[in-house]
Amino acid sequence: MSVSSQTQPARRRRMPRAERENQMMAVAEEVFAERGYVASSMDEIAERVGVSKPMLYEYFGSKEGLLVACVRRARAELLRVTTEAVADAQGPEEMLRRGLVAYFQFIRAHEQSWIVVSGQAAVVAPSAAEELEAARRQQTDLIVATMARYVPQPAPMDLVAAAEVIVGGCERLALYCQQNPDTTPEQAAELVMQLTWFGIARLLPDAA
Amino acid sequence: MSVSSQTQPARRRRMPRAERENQMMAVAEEVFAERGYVASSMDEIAERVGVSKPMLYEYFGSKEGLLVACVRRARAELLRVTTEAVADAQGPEEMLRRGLVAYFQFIRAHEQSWIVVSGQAAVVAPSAAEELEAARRQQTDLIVATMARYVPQPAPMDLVAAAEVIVGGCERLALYCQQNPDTTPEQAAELVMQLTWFGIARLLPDAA
DNA sequence: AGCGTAGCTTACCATCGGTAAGTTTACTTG
DNA sequence: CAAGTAAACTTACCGATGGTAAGCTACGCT
Repeated sequence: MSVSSQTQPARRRRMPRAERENQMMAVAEEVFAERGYVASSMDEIAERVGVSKPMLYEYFGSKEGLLVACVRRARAELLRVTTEAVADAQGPEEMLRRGLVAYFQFIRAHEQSWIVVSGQAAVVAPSAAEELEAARRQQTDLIVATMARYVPQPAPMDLVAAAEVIVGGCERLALYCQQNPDTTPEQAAELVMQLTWFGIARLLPDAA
Repeated sequence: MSVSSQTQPARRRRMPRAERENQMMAVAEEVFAERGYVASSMDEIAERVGVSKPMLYEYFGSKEGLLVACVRRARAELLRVTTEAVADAQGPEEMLRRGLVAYFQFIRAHEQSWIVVSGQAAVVAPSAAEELEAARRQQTDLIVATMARYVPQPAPMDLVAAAEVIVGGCERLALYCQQNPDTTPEQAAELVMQLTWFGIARLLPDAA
């Protein structure tokens, strides 16, 4: 339980920094998800990693820094999968739908870590909350940028606001779906489409 | 700076419990909003209230308990204003619109406390997060209950999910509006209506 | 007047975030 | 293959903070 991902056959202590950092983030996500950010202690995380506390501080600077690193890593991954999803689709409707599916799939795949960690992140005053904010902004930006091709420049303010609503709505819906685990990412995406697509389409000169 | 709201003319020390509790919650909201939950110390809150720390523990049990109490109080108020708003309106469309306006007005009126406190609340493991969850559920329930009058019983699952999306979307949009403070609650509500009303109307047999 | 209890305080503990200073292991390089 | 060196790692500690035990004090009541 404590020694999680040993890359080498026998017990190997020393690890290169990058590898150790990844292991630390994995363990941290686990502990944060279990206990919540406040109740998690750096001592416990260190112990589970199988290393002493100052190593965590060497690599992440602070407890908050560790949380921020976790969120940032997940955020990069989220941006990657959603961007890829909208890339190979033609027409705004299909783009939005695919992006939504990718989003809900991502959440589903990381639910033990992402939702909890992201929820927790709202706590720590500046940096972690900022990081989460950045995650949401990156999603709204993606939506706006995607739609921008089909909309008169500059994008109307309403489109930006609509993107905000969609991102927030998805975040909430994902949480809801967690309690009804038999709903598929496709169903969730379809539901958001049914609810909002007409409202969005009226912002575009003509839908494809 | 330390002695904030003295209810009686001269310096009065002793206060009845209910009054003291309210004062404590007010101060706590202030401090949480300023420093963030983690960085706020019970010592500082106690000092600002002008009372000693064990009083806080006497009345709220723990730091988390204090936060929960703050959220719960705001939550009750939010339920009150939104319920009242939808009460005197006829037809589902007007109900939803009025409810939305009331919501955005509430957020606007409490932005220094509610958004911050609610954001912070996600941190503490069980109870505070639960409380926030309850706040959202109470809003979705209100929407569903309001719409239920116009919809075949039992309310379709889609309606519940749609309510989730709306609540989440509003939460996010409120945050966005905070950065563009010239947007009115009415505008925000209208935007949500424009985006989602058509999608909702199709769930109702026929709109009024 | 006096007495019970709600309101309140002082003084303390344990835990946890964070750090200084030193030790060990692995990799390079002559 | 020694030997140097830098990165990986540890022990031992500090101060602040959440939380508590035990006792004091003023208000209301008979």
